[in-house]
Amino acid sequence: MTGDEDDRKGIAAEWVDGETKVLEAPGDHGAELRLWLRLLTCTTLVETEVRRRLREEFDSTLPRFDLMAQLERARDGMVLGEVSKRMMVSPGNISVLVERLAESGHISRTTSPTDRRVQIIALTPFGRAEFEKMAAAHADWIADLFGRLEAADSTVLMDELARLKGSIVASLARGG
Amino acid sequence: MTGDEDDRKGIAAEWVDGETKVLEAPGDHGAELRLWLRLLTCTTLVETEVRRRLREEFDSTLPRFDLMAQLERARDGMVLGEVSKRMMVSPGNISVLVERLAESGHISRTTSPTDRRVQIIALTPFGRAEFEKMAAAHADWIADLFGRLEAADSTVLMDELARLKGSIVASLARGG
DNA sequence: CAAAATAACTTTAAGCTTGAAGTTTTTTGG
DNA sequence: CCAAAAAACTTCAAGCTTAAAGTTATTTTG
Repeated sequence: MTGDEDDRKGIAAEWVDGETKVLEAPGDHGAELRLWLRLLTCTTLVETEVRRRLREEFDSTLPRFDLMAQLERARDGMVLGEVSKRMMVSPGNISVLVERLAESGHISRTTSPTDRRVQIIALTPFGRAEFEKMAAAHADWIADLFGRLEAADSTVLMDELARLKGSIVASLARGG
Repeated sequence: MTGDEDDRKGIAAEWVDGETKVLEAPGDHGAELRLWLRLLTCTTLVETEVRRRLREEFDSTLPRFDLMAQLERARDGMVLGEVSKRMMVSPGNISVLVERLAESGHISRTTSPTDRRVQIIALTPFGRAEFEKMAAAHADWIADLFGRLEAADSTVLMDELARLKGSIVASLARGG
């Protein structure tokens, strides 16, 4: 390992520069591909580490943590569909996660009295306590991983990522 | 939707600022958490779109595309373990993907004549043709999604992400 | 009001992913 | 050379994820 290549997730570093450029794609998309690659590499490195620590230190998973994080703010609970939208995952997925988290006692689940189709889920006191431990550790992990970045770089990154998000969202809105 | 919140994957936007700050975490890690959130949002938006299009337009998946991309450069094929390392996924995972891609005729698989433990995999002509179609489309999708970003922003992002990667790798090296 | 449409899940089939355990083959040490 | 260790997968159990189909409840329409 040279330790410096963004060589993963489909687009090998050489590939974007290489002679294998495909006929139907006349434009030079190398810059965008390299940027995407680098973004993906950073995210994957962090995400893999977070998953590993959640498993090793809390015997938990990222989806469970994410779901509990959504509920953390909502003292009165949240409707399942709302959780699904906020987490940007399918309702069926939430259904399964909720089932397991209810089984382990981390969350409670009630049918809405006004609309019997609606499920309201909320953290139990136990679930809240567990989440708070995980959240504190999680914040430390992230601070550690990002800690060698100067404050100025961090600010610039926030700004540039906001612009990137703007580009992505605009493209999705137009193309979708 | 206000269309501007990074409200997903565990750390709701308000949470990082909120009064629920946990006792054991005295440091203010809000900036790092927000940055991580924003990074994750951008990556997820792009990745979800790429997966969707691979499925709809090519009846394929991102892992398959990624594996074929690794093989694309290697005319003489690659050892399974090498593919596993480059893709940063477990050997067991590659084993399954290879099984399916071989079944569908996209790749070939041979036992090394010098070491019978070693499996050598390579794109078939059919697999190569399919990959080239997908790769061209993929490059267009990314160019589209990133296309509203000014060249200057793109340059800055590349640079800042390199620094971020440096921070992450350093932290992993120290902590791991 | 009854039929049709809509909503909010739940279930299912299929695929991805991992860590751990198991198998076969090669290399090492004595 | 032979037993032990290491390598390179493969298999397995468990969990995540989605699209599509199915269920039940509510709202709209004619």
